[in-house]
Amino acid sequence: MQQDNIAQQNSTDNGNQEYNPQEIEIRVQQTWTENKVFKAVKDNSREKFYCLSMLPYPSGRLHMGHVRNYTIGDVISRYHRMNGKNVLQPMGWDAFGLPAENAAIKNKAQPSTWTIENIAYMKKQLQSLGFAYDWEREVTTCKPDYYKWEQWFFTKLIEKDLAYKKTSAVNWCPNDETVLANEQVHDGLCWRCETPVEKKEIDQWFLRITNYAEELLESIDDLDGWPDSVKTQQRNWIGRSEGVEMDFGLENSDQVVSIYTTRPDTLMGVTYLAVAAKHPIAARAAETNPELAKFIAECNQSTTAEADIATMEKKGMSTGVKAVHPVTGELVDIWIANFVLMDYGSGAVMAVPGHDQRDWEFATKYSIEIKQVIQAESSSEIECDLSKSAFTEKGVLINSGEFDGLTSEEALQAIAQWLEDKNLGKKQVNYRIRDWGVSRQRFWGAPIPMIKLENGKMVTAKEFPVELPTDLILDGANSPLINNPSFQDVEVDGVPGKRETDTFDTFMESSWYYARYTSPDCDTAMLDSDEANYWLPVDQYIGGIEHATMHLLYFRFFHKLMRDAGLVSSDEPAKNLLTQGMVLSETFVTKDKKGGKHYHSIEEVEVVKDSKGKAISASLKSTGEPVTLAGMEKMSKSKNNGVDPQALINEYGADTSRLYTMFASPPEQTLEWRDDGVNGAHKFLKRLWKVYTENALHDGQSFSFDDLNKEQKALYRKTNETIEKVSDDFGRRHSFNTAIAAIMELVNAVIKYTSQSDLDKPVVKHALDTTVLLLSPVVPHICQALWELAGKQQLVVDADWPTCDKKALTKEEVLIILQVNGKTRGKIEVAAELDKAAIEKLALEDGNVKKFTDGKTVRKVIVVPGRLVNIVAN
RNA sequence: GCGAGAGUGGCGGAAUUGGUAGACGCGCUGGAUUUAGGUUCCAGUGUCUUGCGGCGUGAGAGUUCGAGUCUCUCCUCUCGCACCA
Repeated sequence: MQQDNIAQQNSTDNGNQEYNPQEIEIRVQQTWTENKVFKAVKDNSREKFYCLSMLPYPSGRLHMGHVRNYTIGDVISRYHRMNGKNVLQPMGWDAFGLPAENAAIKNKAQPSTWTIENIAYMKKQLQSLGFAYDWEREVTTCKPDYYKWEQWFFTKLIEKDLAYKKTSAVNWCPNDETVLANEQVHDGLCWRCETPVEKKEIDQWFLRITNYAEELLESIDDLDGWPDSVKTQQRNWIGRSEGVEMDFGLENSDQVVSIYTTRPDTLMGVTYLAVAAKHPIAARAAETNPELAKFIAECNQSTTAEADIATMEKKGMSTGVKAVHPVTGELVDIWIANFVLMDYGSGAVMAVPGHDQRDWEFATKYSIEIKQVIQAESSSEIECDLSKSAFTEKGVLINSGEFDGLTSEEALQAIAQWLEDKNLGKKQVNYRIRDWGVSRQRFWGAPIPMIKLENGKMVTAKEFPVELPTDLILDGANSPLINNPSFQDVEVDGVPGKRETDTFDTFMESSWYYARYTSPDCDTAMLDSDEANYWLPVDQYIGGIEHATMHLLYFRFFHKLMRDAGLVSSDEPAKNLLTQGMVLSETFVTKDKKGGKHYHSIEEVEVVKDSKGKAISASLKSTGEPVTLAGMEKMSKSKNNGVDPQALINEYGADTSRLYTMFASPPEQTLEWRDDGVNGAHKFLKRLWKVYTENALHDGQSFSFDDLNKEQKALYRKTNETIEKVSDDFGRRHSFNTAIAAIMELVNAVIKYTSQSDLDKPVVKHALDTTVLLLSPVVPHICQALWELAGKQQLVVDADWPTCDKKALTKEEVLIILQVNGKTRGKIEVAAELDKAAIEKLALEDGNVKKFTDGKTVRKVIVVPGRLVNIVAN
């Protein structure tokens, strides 16, 4: 019998065209552009699908994180489009921010020029990757027609008292006399002049996100399509707690210190109070105590970053002022502690060293009394030893006077009630989340539309945009808006005033861009509500896991603000969220004489690898200086470890880049970038091209399942199993790597398929056409090109998603695994409809099973139909 | 420090509901073909014994007929911590 291996048929009549990605991709992209294939139009008769990827900061070039993020979004978009949805997939630019200022200072140019040039370059890169964006909806946040609505909205929030001004701490460089971002502080020093950074309180604008804390917390339960890890992080970030707010009086004074505690049951264990260095009591005590003043100054020499504060050495000093315990009347010392922050609550805490580990450490360090007031509920539990650590569990009260014998839970209520009755305190729900500070002492941002009049009144701007001048040069650390009369000086109803020179936090722009995409050109309102309510909420949002709390919380908050302003009708901005993992890559570091770190890109470094391909050492190509391999870190500009996707696109084309990115790891996991493997993806596309052009360019005639022989049925079944697997992986699981693996298996099955009869041709073509359709969301260019070669008029992107022929899935025989004591000892093929008893009988008769049960007593047989038999014997 | 994840061959990863650990791919080894062009194809590839079989999913314990998967303790790495975006 003549048996041809299909892959070796090498029929030159059809297969003479080579896979040429560069030529194909440009041509296919032109077809899409010319036919406006991705233009999204509202159509109430069709089900919509809004697929949104987090918009990029225009840093200059795309990085692999972008490629990964946008490929995921594109695959999901194209999948839903082929399933009949009216898909919107927009793209835009988060165009304000700090890097533009740094570049501007360095180049003595304007941030706008740098930003606009970067956008132009990166847009070309995105287009070369073939993403199905409706570019007519492009949004650029630094353009006045965008931020004017943000300014307008802010004034509405002022009117509703949802925005307000208060003082708050910033990082201050006393040498440059400028405010520093946390990123501009390195080891507590200014990154420019290495002066120790201080905290400074300045007036800033805030949004009352705390007013929405309860709703933001409660509606997390409605976010079924969000990952649990993000929801947990948001719950913890909001940090709802129930406790008691109470006052401690000062000795010989009618003044009080207010504190909040979630553990009023430990109230009798209070042996001191701790206040922030900025607390009024601290300031007053320091007036007559120079040592204390020195300590307060020292406390101010730190950054505002919580991680810094939490990890620094806990230090304190007694103020000498005493507070009166509200229950016992005993006097307790008031200490200043460097870890208590004025921005949190009242800036003072009660300390219970017996039952709080941080208080215990502080008390031990400064020899303050440690008092036990809680003990374990039953004697069987581990005894506490307060000389070793605090006892932080709940239990039963002791040494607590009238409250002795109560459990912690009972005491929480009893003591709270006692304080309320005596008017010394009240039950209070508190949140860890703080109001959102939106002021930035920066130039390259949207101006905050507020005006301070000469008469002292603060008023909102009435005309928008309050335009940011684009002809100013940054020449130093501070914003050129300051002391700039042409920007600042303004008259309101005949009263002269000065504009606010602070600009908005860039998280403001990224909190509502998704809504603006629905009506990007609307010049009469922030949003066209008809458009917004058709497209919103976002059906699938995709972005980096690093945004789990801040951006994704502001995004939800802003949606609720817009809802309450009547702009949108939904309660939440996004139904489903996919948080892609970081793209990490190797970081290369050298240190200068001062110990300063310098990061080098992989191009600058020569890496020496061992025989297994593992990097063992490295040196600078230019100087030969040894380089430290600092391990895998998030790709970032500051770490100089970004892998340039452009090189990949130039060499292999967009489809290979897309395929490799999706195949390399599951989307939610971190991706450790390695160049190995890209060629494997390319090889697969070449094989697909070859096998398709050689076997699928004919008109496939229809066939009936019942007429197929065993091999044909097997291939047809495999094709249908792949349809089912890939549909589930794309649509439900978002597991793109396994979907691609399944398609590769199908292609391998076709290549290995041995042709025997005339009926093979259509079955093989069906498998290959299906492959092209299933793969088209990932590698749309090659699939379109093959589709054209097969003579199809319709674009692949408009083709229907293949449906699974359920009839083909039924199997007559199933594989049963035979285990003895949990170890696999054999496999049998049995008829699918066989019952448990019959399977058990067959299992016990199996030769190898007999060998392992020989001389033993069968104690139990577990039969899992369709899967396995486990025989327990000893 | 606090909050959230992750850990499986030489490497990226698969195992969806507790049921054959290592799919798919990279790399490597051997062979064939072509002899230039990221060649292509075939075979092998967890590990120790190199037959039978034993051991294997960061470490240790537990639940179960059966654990990569569930529970507890610990270790390591990654992300976030409010002015990088």
